[in-house]
Amino acid sequence: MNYSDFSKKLKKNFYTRDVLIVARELPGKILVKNENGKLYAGKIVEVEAYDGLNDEAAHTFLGKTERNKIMFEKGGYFYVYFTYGAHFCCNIVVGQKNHGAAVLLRAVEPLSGVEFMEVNRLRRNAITKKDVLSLTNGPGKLCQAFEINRSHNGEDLMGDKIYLLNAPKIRQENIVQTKRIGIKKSVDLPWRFYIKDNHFVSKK
DNA sequence: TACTAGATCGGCT
DNA sequence: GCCGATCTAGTAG
Repeated sequence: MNYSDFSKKLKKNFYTRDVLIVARELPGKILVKNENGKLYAGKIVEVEAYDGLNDEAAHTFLGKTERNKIMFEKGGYFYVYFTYGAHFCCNIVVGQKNHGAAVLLRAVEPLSGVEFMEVNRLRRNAITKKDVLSLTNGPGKLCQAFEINRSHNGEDLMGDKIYLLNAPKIRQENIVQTKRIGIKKSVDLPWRFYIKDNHFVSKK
């Protein structure tokens, strides 16, 4: 697969739809980052939807701030934030302008640039099967593996540094929908989606 | 395998 | 001043 084939890049109209529609379709798509001569690619296997309108857990629930302002743009941007004094998490901004919604990328399956991911995550080569599985199976982990940090906040996914490639749609019966992980507000919303039986999903 | 606590700092009240 | 869309190491079983 050619991860620089821009003809397969997801277009603006993929991102500007309702957050739950986009979140359900994101698993299976390919996340690509190409910067400083390093190409990273991974299949998205787990995501969570955050919608500022009715979702207390969303960063945009209380309105626009310096940190979350990119989430109020029209869909198709990258939103990266820093949390717990240690980790970055990355999101795909979706929906219409001023809505304030995004989809958190929680896990990917490594496809290209694995040798860089091993160094970024483990400071050495992956030895065991468990080493490989722990490279990108969590939101903080995948950002560390892909070298994603605050400098990538606001990146335009229509550009050539960070973008998503289309891939065959996952059959609906192979998408699992559950409650979200690691939050204390709006805990009952079933807005987490992952690929059934994929080994790189963060939990269950 | 399962649970717990500590790290660590920026965003927001 | 509080706390988080997390991760890891440690302990107990």
